[in-house]
Amino acid sequence: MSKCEQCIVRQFSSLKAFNKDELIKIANCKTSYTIKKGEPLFEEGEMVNGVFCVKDGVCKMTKLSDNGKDQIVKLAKPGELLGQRSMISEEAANLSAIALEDMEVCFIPKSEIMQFFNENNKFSMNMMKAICGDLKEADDHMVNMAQKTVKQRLAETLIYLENFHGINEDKSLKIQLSRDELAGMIGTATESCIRLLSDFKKNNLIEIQGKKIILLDKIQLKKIS
Amino acid sequence: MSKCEQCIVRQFSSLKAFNKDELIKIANCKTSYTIKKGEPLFEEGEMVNGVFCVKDGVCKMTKLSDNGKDQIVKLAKPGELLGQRSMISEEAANLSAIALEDMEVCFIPKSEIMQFFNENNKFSMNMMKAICGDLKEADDHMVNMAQKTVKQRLAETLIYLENFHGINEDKSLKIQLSRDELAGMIGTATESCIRLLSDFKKNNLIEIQGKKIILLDKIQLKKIS
DNA sequence: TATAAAATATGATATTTGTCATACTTTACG
DNA sequence: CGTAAAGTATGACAAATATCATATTTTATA
Repeated sequence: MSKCEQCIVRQFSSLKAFNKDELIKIANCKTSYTIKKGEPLFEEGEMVNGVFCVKDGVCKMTKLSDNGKDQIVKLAKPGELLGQRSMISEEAANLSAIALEDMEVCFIPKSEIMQFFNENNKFSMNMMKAICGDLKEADDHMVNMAQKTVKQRLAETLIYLENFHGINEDKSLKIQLSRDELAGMIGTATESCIRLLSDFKKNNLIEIQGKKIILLDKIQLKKIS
Repeated sequence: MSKCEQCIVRQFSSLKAFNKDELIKIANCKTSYTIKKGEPLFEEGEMVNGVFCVKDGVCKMTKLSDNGKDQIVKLAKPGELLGQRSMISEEAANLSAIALEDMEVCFIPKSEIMQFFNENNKFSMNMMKAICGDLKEADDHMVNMAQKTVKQRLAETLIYLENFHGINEDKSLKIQLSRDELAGMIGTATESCIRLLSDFKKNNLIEIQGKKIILLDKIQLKKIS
């Protein structure tokens, strides 16, 4: 069992509110998992009963829409806590969390979290702020989905992927999504997504090598979005 | 200054956690407002520094999209608290709140709320749950916007308006939105909204008399959505 | 009440997007 | 290594939606 105290990603989540003693307490009740690419941490409809702390790897948070397509609602990266909302609402998960890469995560049971809610005000405030941040993003995202064209959404998503998830040495986006997943992120048909990518490529806005995507003209992409 | 103790709508919000003494304390620091139809409680970008408690009347929470159209993100009715998110995030409001009818609201300053966060655990938990509920709704809404057609969204919205905001004696929707507002709710052009309403009317799914809308065939509408 | 302004309605048309078919390319794996 | 399966790409077409023009109705208000 590894020590939470030495875990760097804790600094990026609500858990940064904890002192040495509290961290030891958490380390003693948490369980660590390795999740292989493509596997779920949890799925829509499941009771989670705790929160997952992402230590390494990125996952997609998806929801199956009525028409049978998976919509990617959000991407979660190291440092984020998952399952907070359903834990607090005492409901089944509203979203599925599926690993996009091999992941390392820790699970902290609900009982533990709830206890800290009462004892550590900074912690509960942190978690509230995190959820409020998610809410703001969700509202903004909703407006974009409702008001922007598919082309605008694709441009915006590409910029988001570069800004929030970074690039490799060759400047390609670190996060590699299949065309299908990218389509699920912007909310369109896979073919439309592919067509628009080809379009962007033709106009020298991006470069494509298989799954690798390099943004060549962020200014123009920004303008489109 | 009216007593919060005697205010019925408090039962429907996080404020239900308060006892007599706490309610008196709030009553002493709150300010009451009357907001005329069409006027804002607050607008996107403003610092709110407290929460509004809706005592009477309904308002729309909107966000101006990049293309210049107002998207209605949510409707708020009596019993709801507004401005919680920006207060907790310590940010400017992300949405505007505009009265759809004459409203009565009370404003409780941030300092007061924050104090209760520390003192009354049930209250802070209630507020957390409320925000979590908003987050779930926002995620679901987002998926609908991304995946459903305008027709599906209109059908769904009409049913939502009947189920969550009720009908008059003549069975018409209590909430009367202009075509423009309805379009802003489902995320489409006003003309498209009008056309689809005419369509629904032709197929005897709804009846229209000016701004009044009566749902005639909820089963079919549900099927469409 | 008269008049202008705003809201609603509808047609014509252009644009966007989805669907289906099909071909090509990459990947997984026996 | 070869083969099937999955993923990517593109054309052809249909459907959905936006836009622009214009007419009609309702509302506000002088």
